[in-house]
Amino acid sequence: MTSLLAGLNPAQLEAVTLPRLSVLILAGAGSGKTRVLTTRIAYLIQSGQVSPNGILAVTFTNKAAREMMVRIASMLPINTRGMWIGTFHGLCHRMLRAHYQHAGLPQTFQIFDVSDQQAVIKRLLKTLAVDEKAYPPRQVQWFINHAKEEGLRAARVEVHDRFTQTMQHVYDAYEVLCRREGIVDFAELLLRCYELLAQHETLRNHYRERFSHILVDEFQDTNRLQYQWLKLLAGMGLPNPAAVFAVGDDDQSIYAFRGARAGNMQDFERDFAVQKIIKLEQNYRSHGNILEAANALIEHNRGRLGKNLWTAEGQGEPVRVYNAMTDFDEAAFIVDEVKALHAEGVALSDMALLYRSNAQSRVLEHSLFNAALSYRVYGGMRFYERQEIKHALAYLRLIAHPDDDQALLRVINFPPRGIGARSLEQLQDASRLQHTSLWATALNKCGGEQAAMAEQRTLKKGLPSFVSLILTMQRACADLPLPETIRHVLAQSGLIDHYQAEREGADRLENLNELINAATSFVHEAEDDSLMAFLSHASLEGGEHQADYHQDALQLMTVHSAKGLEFHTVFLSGLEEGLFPHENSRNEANGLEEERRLMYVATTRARRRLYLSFSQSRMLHGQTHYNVPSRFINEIPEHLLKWLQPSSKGSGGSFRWTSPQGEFSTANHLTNQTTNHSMRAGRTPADPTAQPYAWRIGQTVSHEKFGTGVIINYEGQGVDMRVQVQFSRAGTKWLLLEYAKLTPLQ
DNA sequence: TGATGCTGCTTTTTT
DNA sequence: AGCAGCATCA
Repeated sequence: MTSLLAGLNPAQLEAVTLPRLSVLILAGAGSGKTRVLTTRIAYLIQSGQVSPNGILAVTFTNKAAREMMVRIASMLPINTRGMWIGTFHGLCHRMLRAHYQHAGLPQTFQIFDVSDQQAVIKRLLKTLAVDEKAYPPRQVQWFINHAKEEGLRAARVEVHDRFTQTMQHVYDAYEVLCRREGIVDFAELLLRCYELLAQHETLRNHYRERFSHILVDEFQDTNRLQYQWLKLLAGMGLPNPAAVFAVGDDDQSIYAFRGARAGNMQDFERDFAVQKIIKLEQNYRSHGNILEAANALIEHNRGRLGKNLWTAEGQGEPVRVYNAMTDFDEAAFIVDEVKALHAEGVALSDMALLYRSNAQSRVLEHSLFNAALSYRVYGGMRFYERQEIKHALAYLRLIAHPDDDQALLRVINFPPRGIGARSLEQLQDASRLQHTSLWATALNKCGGEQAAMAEQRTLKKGLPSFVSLILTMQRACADLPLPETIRHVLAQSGLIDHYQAEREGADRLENLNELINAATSFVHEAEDDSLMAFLSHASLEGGEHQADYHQDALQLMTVHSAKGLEFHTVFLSGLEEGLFPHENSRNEANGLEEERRLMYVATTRARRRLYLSFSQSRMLHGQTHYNVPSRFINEIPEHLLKWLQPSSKGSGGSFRWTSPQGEFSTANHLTNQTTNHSMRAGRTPADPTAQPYAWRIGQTVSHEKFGTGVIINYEGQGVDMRVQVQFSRAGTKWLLLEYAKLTPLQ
């Protein structure tokens, strides 16, 4: 026991050893959150308060769940495999499989990922003759998922107008279709499980009694439905509720856009009669200056639960700020610094380039490539999302559950076997009339004679050959182990032949091989090694983003995907108004605060060194934008920053300016600025709407005599300040701001 | 059925 | 600018 608790700080120790009550743990970035969570579980088990069966721990990502299992296994001599540790979706899935009858699902129900769902919706819109222009599939998908996350079935959706009426109609039809085809989408996993517990008292009581301790990671990311699910499972308000150990950080809530409600933390406090809130504020990750910067920044947000990170270590280095001329220039700067740090011994993989939006990676990648620095970009296509894998899985799905129309449509003519649009349409019409699945219809159509002929290879093409193919596969694979099944399917379906014939099919073939490997390790690791289980696994776990992560490579990713990670050095690029905070966040409720939390997350990723950079101009959507530095830079106290001057060496010819100012004003104009931060060195005003007085590079202006133009440079201070303006008609002029009577436009 | 060209979109993302 | 998805043509 002592060894388990050794090395915990007082707050951590208190959290780990709390009595059996619901508590809220406010765990700051880098405060040892996962350690507390796992040690708590180990402590509860080791002290005999609960058996491993009595614990349910829920996370958001498979990665987090896996890490939790590994760490618990390292602390206790128990097998964590059977424990209820998993993602919301994974645990719900487990319950639904166990009680599929009560949940009203076929035993072979399939899980659809986002792209499957999208395809189903498109198909549906076509059958319902709904205009895809007026009702974009994406939006329909959002509507349905959003409704489900609010716990609303189609019948209970509020209808205000024609639009919502159609949406509701589509949602309703979607539900019918899913029921008929035995499809469960991600949101459905949660909603169906919630309903299962809500409607079956015996089951509910069973789980209530079983799980005396429920632990929730990243509580600030829970949505309404997840919160309700937890309440139900914990038996809140009943005589003997489970103790819920909720760990979260309201300052790191960055997923409101997808339904996360940080407000669940406050609700939790009230609903679960929380008597104890423990704050984990000691940070074991970053040096002082970085933490101070993060603290100062997040203080600009309102309604926080309140938390201040501190470290027992030193102040460390100042936060470096770089003002680039162009996005190109910014990338060049980062490359130089990365090279220097790498030469000093910092591993490339211990450095990260973070950005707000994926589009920004292009320029960075370009420069890194030219500099021959190896890098890895996170995000993008995942393993089980690749088309060749999806095709293979569709065949496997048909073996397990042939009534899966979506799977059938995907591969009925892939590889091409002469089933064109017309025969497909015939099939679909027939299936609609008979109210049966496409497979049943097809089977009906080519029963007996034709299929027999096809099986004897008399028919090499057309529907009968497809039907016989699937039938043969089903028979052949009945007794094969999973990897062999896949090998068989890949060969018999013609996928291998098809990609072999394709000029650039080598990668795809490799991935298909990888699928067999994945199945092999799945069979070794999973309790249930059936085909069904493997298909669920593939849906619930998208697989790695990219392979070869052993290589020492620089890490490129969005700030969102950096959450939970840490690096020796972090480069945060594109710190410009409109980009970070993002333009679109202006129209969103509390959008700016979420952006600030995002910035907070980014800042707290760095252990030793943090770079913030912004650029005067940037290519975006094919157009050059002139942006003002992000207000977030201003929100960090000056004494923590070190402004780096652009060097004049290198990149010959490109002109750079010597002042670290992104925006400039004449002295008397500066007095209009409101916050003290914006006064210093004439940097960005905190409020960019104070435009009339705050000139900037890229500003469109109008002049009495010369017409309209754009400010492209400036020099001097106060009354001597001159700006260079490029007029559309009159050419380029230097003008004294004091006398020129320029009017800002836009 | 495949190749080619056009249109439209473009914050963030896990399951 | 760059890309994906779609429609049209050979």
